[in-house]
Amino acid sequence: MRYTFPRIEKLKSRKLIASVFTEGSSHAKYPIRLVWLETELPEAVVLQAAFSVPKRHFKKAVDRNRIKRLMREAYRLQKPQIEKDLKKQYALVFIYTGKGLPDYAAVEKSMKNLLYRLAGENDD
RNA sequence: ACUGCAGGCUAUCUUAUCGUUCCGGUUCGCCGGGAAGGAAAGUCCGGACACCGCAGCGCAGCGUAGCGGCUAACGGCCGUCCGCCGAAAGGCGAGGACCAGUGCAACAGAAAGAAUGUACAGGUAAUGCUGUAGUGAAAUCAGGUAAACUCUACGCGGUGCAACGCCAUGUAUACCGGCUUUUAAGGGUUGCGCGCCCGAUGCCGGAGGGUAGGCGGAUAGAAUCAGACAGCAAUGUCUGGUCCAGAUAAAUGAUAAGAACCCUCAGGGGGACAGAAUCCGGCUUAUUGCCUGCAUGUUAU
Repeated sequence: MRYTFPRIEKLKSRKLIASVFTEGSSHAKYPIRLVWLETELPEAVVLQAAFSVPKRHFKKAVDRNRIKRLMREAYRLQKPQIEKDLKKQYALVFIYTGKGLPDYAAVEKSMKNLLYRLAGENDD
């Protein structure tokens, strides 16, 4: 099993991100909130994901980068576990809602929870 | 050694596993190589580059300010004079002009240039008319003040890479170009004036706005390292070497182990400030560890 996260699996379309927020469903597992939408993606992949850290809570770009990288890493390692069970295409947006800098273990735990809940709801 | 002053360097390293992005190769399995900073920050100055109704003239406005130099340019840097602060090393300075005009001036003083006058002496037809004293930094041919107006010299068009060019999709006439017609209300421009430009309708041609979709711009340069020469220096010239991020919602990472360093209550703990966004030159602010030189006093020898 390959643990990759190439460019085509990144959610980049502004239109899609906007529609995920307006039409999507959401799950929260502190300190991360997942907003997702079943939709058509511009690439032939199962999932496209984006990661966001609000500027309001983290003024320094270094901190925002760090949190995004942790979330991306956790997503990369967990994603193959659920990808094979999904038949349709989904757009995901992960938002960090915590106030302080997390460690990797906390992010991984939260990510795992969110991904399995997503898979459970969409298991055909 | 302590204290102070000035300048400079530095910003942990290695390995393993799993990843991201760019370049080159490829038997399309992969392989090799590059990948944040000294401030990438604040966006405070100065350029390069790009476009805009050529941006022209006058007034106004803004910026700079000893003198000389460096530079693509600067409000930066170097040298130097003067003033102030400091015991010194050294630091700081909106340091051009009040023999152009206008204004302002605490206390003292009759009076600080349009308003008058004390004492003594001299003088006159008469009068502060004259001298001295007195106040003050300055008192009737005055002087001070320009982080007061002002004057002088020099500089300044605007907007910023979400600039700008190309391609795709696609809705509909609000856009552009040319010609025609009318010379005209109105509009545009750097605040104002001049000037300049746009400006009815119809026809022809192109496509405009929006979707921040894709590609270019976009990373080899006022680059960097070494040496020589010129110069007190900033800096410049020449020769040789090097190639050193180019992402686009945004890569440069995650985890683990070890080494060195610092602190230690001997269990262990710690690693600052901070993340490229068109690119350069500065300034300012944040911050780790260290080195060198200098100054004066104290202590030790």
